[in-house]
Amino acid sequence: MARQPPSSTVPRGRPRDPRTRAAILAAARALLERGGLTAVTIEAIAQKAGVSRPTIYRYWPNAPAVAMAAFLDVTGAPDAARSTRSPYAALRAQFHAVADAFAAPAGRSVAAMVAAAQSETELAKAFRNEFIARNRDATRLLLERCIEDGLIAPPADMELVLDLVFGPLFYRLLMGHAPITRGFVDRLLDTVIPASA
Amino acid sequence: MARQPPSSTVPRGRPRDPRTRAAILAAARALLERGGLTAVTIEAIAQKAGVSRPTIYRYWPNAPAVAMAAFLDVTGAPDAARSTRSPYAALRAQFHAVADAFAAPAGRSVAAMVAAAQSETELAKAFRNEFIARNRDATRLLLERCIEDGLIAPPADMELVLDLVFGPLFYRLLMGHAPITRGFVDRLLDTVIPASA
Amino acid sequence: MARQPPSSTVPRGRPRDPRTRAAILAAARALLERGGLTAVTIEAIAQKAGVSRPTIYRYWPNAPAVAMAAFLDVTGAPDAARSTRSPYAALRAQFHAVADAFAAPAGRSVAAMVAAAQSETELAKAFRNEFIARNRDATRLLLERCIEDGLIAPPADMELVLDLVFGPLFYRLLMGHAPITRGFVDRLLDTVIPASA
Amino acid sequence: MARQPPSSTVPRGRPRDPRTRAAILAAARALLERGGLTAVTIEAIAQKAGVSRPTIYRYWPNAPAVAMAAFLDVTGAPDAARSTRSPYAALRAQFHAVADAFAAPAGRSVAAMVAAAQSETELAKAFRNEFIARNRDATRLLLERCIEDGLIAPPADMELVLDLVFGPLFYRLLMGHAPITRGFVDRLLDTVIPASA
DNA sequence: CGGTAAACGAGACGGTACGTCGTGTCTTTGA
DNA sequence: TCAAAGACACGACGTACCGTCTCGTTTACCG
Repeated sequence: MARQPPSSTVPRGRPRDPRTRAAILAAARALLERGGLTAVTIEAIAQKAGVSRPTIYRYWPNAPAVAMAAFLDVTGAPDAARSTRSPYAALRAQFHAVADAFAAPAGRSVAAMVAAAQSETELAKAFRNEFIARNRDATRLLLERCIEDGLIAPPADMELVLDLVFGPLFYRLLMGHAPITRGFVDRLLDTVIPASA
Repeated sequence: MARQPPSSTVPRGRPRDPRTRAAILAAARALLERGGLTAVTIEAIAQKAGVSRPTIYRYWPNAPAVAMAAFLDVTGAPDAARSTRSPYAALRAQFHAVADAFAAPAGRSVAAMVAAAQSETELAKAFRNEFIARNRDATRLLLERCIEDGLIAPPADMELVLDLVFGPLFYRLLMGHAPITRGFVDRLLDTVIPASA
Repeated sequence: MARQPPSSTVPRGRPRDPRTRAAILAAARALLERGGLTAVTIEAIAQKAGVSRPTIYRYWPNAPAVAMAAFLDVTGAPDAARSTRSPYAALRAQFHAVADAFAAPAGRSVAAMVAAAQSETELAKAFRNEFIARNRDATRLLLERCIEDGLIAPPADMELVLDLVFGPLFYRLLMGHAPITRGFVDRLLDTVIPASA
Repeated sequence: MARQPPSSTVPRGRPRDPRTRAAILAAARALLERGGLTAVTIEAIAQKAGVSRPTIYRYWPNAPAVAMAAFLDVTGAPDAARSTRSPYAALRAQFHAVADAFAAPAGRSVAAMVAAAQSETELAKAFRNEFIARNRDATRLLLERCIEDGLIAPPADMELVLDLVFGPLFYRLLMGHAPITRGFVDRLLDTVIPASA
């Protein structure tokens, strides 16, 4: 089991400056937020971060990949367990937070990353695993606690429930046919996950 | 002697050759289906359609706009009223068709257009009005007939119901975390719009 | 002597509006003076003259041709015979006029036409016959009168003399290494065509 | 710690491949000789030189500038001092060479550059300093030697003499109203700079 | 006086070239 | 070995004119 570090683990030559990576991500994030995906060009990132283009390529293969990294860097998973509250209240709070984020200019970035994930499989996988899966996991956890506590009736198909609560949110975010308000989230949850009794 | 300022309805100059427009859209559609949005370049369209680049710009302002036009050109609204069936059966049939379309390579185009609609307001509006709205309208119509016939219980919020059935479909299409099968559509409809009694 | 007009000489159809030709030439001339030869585009002429592009092509084959026509339209031959003066004084006056013209912004047009005449034989011929030849003819005439009156010694090679007076003028106009002043003209004439006795 | 602002003499980054520049100039020269100025397009140069268009723009701002550079690259100044001969013979030889050059297809290029120099000040300056001035300088030098050796009478205005010998040459080159032969050059020199005694 | 023919404006269309931007790779020097 | 700077080929961009064409409309003449 002892992993044999042949020679590759031994850092040779000039070590990478951690500030370089951070500067690139910060620049990419800024460009992503105003300007959307098309504004995230290697050129612009290099300029803004004070870094040469080849350096960026040493870290990521192309511009969307940097954008995705920048996006995932900030967007942490929701911290599911705010212990004091009831799981049902925590669930509501979590979705209120999502609604707020989607309504804010940051929601623009989410949409951009959805778009980016269409073209390249690698990005799609990253987005799915790092962003989508995390959100679903956090919600699934809370739902299971609700069920344990008898706050909601156990659903026939848990994954379908997750699709039913997240689907409409992304649908509105991406189509923009209607706003994403807390009221909307409330009606959505009341319909899909009604409190039992 | 009074020169009549031509009231804009009078076509002046050489009329446009309808084949030109058709050729451009056909080329764009083909490129969109394999290759996705990034493959739809003015250059490639011009080549494929046997048309000069400036001609394309005479019709549309940029590549995504052509792609959107090509997409909307084929994608007609679902023909809601297959008279013989019950509205509820028609509803199911309609969503089965959507599921089939989304699962087919054409679904790729839908995702691409969602992505395209993120960057430009004009495209977003077109996509919303021509594609999203049409689909919702068709479904809304069928739902109202079902209610009239007492096949389903009248929902508190019709728009929310529409979000609940379309949202998960687009969610799966865009995230790709799970396939869009007829079985999925059935479970979805059974949950959101259960047949009354 | 009675020319038989078969049918081609008889003007059929709507006669050309003389204002059209004039408007085109005026526009071309204006564009030529500021902006030089590159500014004389069919597009710009059409715009400025309020005329359609095909109309211009009905009169001339291409833009430089219009420019040349516009140039030659204004630039009449010098009126050699100002009867009252002595031929020698007339000669001087004529070259002073040329110097003035070359020094003025109109000189810019002359240079432009020299440039234009390089590319196309047709233009070169027109320029040579309409502009160069006329100027040489007028000067040759005056020189011959001077010789008749015994004001100057008869030169061995008249054409060389013409090259010697016109050459340096065009040389300075085109190279711009020195200004074209009346003083320069005077020194030039004094050297090449000194008054006899 | 004080970052030294690189004093421009230190070459940073990848150095330019000298073959690139050479290839561009060679291509431009070839295009210039047959086809004239209008044939010297960036597109054509890139094609012929096996170089990308942006690369050309990295060296020169536009097509005429490349043409001028190509022209000046070959056209070295005449080597005035062929020591063995008398300065007067050298003078004659020099102008015979010019006549030959002007009469050859290369003369076409000279005319083209005169034309090109009309539109842009930068080009005019380059042409004047690199080509016109060099030729005048070489001739002026020989003339001064002739005067020193008492071969010709000292002229009142040296610059005028230079205009008188070069002017007619360019005049004939550009107007094409008469050929540029050695005989013409001889008559020209005999008239303007007669051997004294 | 009505038909015919050309003039003319407007604009479509295939081209060619423009000058620019971004990409991804490579080659230097310097840390 | 990393990092910077910049060279370079490539591909696409959106624009400007070109020269030709197809229309509809207008204006003369001629039978």
